[in-house]
Amino acid sequence: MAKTTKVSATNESSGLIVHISGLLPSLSPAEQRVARLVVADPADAARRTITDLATAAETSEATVIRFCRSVGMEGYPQLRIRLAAEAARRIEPPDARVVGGDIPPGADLAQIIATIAFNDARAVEETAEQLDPAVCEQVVDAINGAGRVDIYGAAASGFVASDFQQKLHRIGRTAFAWPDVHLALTSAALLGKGDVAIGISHSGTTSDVIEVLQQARARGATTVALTNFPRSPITEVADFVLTTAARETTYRSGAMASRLAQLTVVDCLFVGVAARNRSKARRALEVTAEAVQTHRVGAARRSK
Amino acid sequence: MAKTTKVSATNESSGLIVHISGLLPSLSPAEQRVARLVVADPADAARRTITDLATAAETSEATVIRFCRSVGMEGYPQLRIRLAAEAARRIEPPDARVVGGDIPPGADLAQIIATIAFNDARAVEETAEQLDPAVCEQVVDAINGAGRVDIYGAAASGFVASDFQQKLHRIGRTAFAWPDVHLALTSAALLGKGDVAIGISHSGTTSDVIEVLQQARARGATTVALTNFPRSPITEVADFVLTTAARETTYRSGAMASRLAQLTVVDCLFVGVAARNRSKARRALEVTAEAVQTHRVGAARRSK
DNA sequence: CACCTCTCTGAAAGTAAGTTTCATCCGTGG
DNA sequence: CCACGGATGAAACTTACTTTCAGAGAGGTG
Repeated sequence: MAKTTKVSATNESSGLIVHISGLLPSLSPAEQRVARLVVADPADAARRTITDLATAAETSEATVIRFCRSVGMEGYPQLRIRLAAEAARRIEPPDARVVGGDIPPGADLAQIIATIAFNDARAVEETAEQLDPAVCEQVVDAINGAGRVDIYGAAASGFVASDFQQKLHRIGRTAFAWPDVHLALTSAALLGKGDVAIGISHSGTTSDVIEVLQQARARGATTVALTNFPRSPITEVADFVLTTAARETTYRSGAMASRLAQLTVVDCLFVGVAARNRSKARRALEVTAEAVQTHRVGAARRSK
Repeated sequence: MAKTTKVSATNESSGLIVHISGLLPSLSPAEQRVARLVVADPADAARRTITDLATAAETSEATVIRFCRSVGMEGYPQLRIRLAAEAARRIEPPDARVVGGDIPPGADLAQIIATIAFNDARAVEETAEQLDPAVCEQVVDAINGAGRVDIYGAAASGFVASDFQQKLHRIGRTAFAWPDVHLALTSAALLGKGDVAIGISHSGTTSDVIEVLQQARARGATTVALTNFPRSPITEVADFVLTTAARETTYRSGAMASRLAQLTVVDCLFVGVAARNRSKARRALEVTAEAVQTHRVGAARRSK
């Protein structure tokens, strides 16, 4: 064979800029001028049109095309998007934030937002990682087979409890959320075998919730604890323990990240239950969605 | 002053894909087809030519251009390189999961957990990315200087409203959450200049919330909307618009990820307000923490 | 119910960007 | 001095992108 195919050793899928600087000496003078511009500021090059870049390199469009081919690209548009992609990757992910750390006194809102979001997202991810699907499965089964589901939580965890209650209700399950200890105790006393009681407490030390869960257990109900601390008192009165993984910042009394982690767990259980009776759940959701339809106004505005 | 400057929280400089999903409902049908393709696989879209993309979306090139303009780009090439850049920055979504997609019928719990956590975490992160600190700042200032803060939300958003109310209350701010329309309207009627009304609605179309916000505005209160859709009706009655960035999965009626995103925004505002009066807020938190201390049992068990 | 208006839409015309072709230039070696 | 061959840009050409315009259809109005 007379033809010689040139094969580049550089992996095409990444490091285009490195590749180009490697090839630089082997390029013709005019192409080198183009290459230098590209290497110097890939993001800027990506923004330019071919004519623009050619002018900047004091050469013609034809040379730019030749340059594209020389570095293994099909054409200029291809080069452009590769450059844009590489330039974007180059920018480093947001600076190191202290995980679970405090928010510094002088922090501006942008920092606050970044810190909170970072910790919130981490809490959600880490919670999911350490959640045991087998335990979830058992909890889902228990809820699925339950005649009634009671959910207890105080303060912030109370909202999570209500959220879960409302979700289960929407797919046609009998569920109650009791933010009040006395009502909760009364309700727990009426639970029996096959029923499920879920206690939510970030610290795992909220005596009201523990007490109620204990009561429910005594009546034969299956008890589930949702807490951030796997060895906290609440776990002693629970058949199943689900843990969140939130590392709180200073204003932790509000237990900000833990709420999100709790909600994530709630969502998982909810979808788990719904998935057990897919069609029935879907129908129930549609019906409830329709029910509020008249309380919605027209769709979003179109742009003018 | 008759002039009301509306400030939206969508930050143009990053998170284009998030931005697009937020605008999705406000786009025309043909543009929506394009948007969906783009959101589903930005990297792939970046590789396509305009004709190609138009064909794939079963529309004309003209519509694609209109779509580019609708989302704030100058033209198609600009969109292309932005998409390429974003796709590159984005960490590979763990392949098995469709971002914002449905949960497959046969999914086991482990998959469900992974999918939910992934989408939840993404919603939080993307929400933070596109939140405009300047708008947050103004909202924080408004809350900080308010005589009273009213927070409105229905159903799931109602829990978020209550959560926010409770948080503000804990740092000594007068805040109310009204899940009931009539009580809410009554309360809104009593608001005045300097007061703040916050309406929370994922879809931005909940007529109850809109109505109440409008009432509050008519009374001279500063109005704030928290929604996922920057062009939804609720934004028309709000002085400040804060947007979340959740792409919901099928069981979206529950608006799972959006709740978390809303809570993240709430947390940011809360910490922002608390930071304004750091020592006072800290003292208030300590006092309230002490108040529930007797309702806590001993610390976590040591390892056995 | 006819009429109007307004938005959405794609066809087609128009413009700009990218690509190919080709003649020229210039250095090199016979 | 004359081939020869690579490098280069002008110009022709093709493809991609953008604008314009008229028709379709939804929704409102007298």
